[in-house]
Amino acid sequence: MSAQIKEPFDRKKQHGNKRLAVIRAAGEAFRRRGYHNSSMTEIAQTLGLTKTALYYYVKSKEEILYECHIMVYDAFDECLLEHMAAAETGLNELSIIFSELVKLLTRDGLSLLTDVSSLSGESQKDVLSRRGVIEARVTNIVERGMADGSIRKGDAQLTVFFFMGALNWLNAWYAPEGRLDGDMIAAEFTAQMRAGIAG
Amino acid sequence: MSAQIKEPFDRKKQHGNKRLAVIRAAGEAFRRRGYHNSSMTEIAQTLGLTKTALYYYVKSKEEILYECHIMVYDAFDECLLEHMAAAETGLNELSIIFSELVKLLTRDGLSLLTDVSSLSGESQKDVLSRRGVIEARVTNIVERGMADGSIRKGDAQLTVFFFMGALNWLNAWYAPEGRLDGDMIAAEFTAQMRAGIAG
DNA sequence: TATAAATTTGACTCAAGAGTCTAATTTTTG
DNA sequence: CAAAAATTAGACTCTTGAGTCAAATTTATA
Repeated sequence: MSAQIKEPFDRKKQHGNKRLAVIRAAGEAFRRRGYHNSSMTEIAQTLGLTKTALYYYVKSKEEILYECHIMVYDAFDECLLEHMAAAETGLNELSIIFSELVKLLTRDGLSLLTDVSSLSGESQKDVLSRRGVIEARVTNIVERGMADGSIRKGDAQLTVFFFMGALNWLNAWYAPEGRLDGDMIAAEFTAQMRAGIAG
Repeated sequence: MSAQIKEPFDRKKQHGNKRLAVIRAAGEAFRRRGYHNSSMTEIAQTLGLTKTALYYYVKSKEEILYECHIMVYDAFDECLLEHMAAAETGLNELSIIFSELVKLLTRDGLSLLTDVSSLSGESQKDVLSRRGVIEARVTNIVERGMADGSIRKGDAQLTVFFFMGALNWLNAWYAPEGRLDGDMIAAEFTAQMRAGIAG
């Protein structure tokens, strides 16, 4: 009887999990070789599947790209919500958040993709708007820091662009098996970001 | 008689100029919509030409992408050569160079593309090696700065990755007609970079 | 003006890859 | 076990866009 409820739930859950695995694998491929240099067939093979199987989990290749973007921004949002207003000064708040974001991006294959142009219409608008909202929130923190004196005065947006570049550039060089591990990168990056803007 | 020498020279020169215009226009398209979202036909139309005309100037689309990359790195090299060892401390030298690089990237449509994966074999190796050499040179300057005490000690490569991100991210947001002009960006970015690493 | 070189065009070929169809197989549930 | 749902596979279609070709036109040179 509990089965009547649990079973279909488990099915959906499994389906969801597999779908997630597909998106993850695709995201990793996109990050390494780029969206257009990764074919659905190749992505499927990575997972030991055939192309058609992929289409059982996703509607289109573009949907995968969309989900990849959204997934990261969801994680970003969560991170912001969790760590916002946890510190006294704007500078401290920003430091915590920045550090967490670096850790996020060096963990479990979440990566900030840059190919937004390959999304069409609504999706593209969506993603850009999500990015915009996040940037705006971060910019607010910076402005708060400028107000409370913890951050040197200047163009807040420009300040944000600078260190957001560091996050986005991570994709280009970071290798999970490389010399530098996530925590170390987070620590050094945060120190550099902090010193760069401290008031 | 002087014509016998000048004429063919002028022809080649004109051909070269047009070729350059093609690469510039394509580079701009690549920067805005990405390599794979820019068709040769569209690029040609931008210049008021037809596709075949393009192939009179370049061998292939990939060659254009290659040239775009090389062109920027040539400019980078020139910038490095011109401004290296012009300052006493590593920090000062780096500041000058960084500022010049920002100005370079906000000038005449030179932009740092990220799509290296769409280059095949040799070209890709070439471009990555060029990038590597430049990064290595910058890293050397940072190490010199760490040695002379002008730059805070730490992992030099990581330090470089951080602010190189700012340069690469420029493409994503910089708009020539926007609120922020090149000189202003260069000034603020350099200040932020400098404060971030000063010893 | 005549010949050769430079430059352009529109119509074509061709390959890659996204997405679909049909049918087979496996798993779940009553 | 039987019926329904979930999942997979291989062969197919169709579009997009890179690159080519043969011929036309323009420009330079003798």
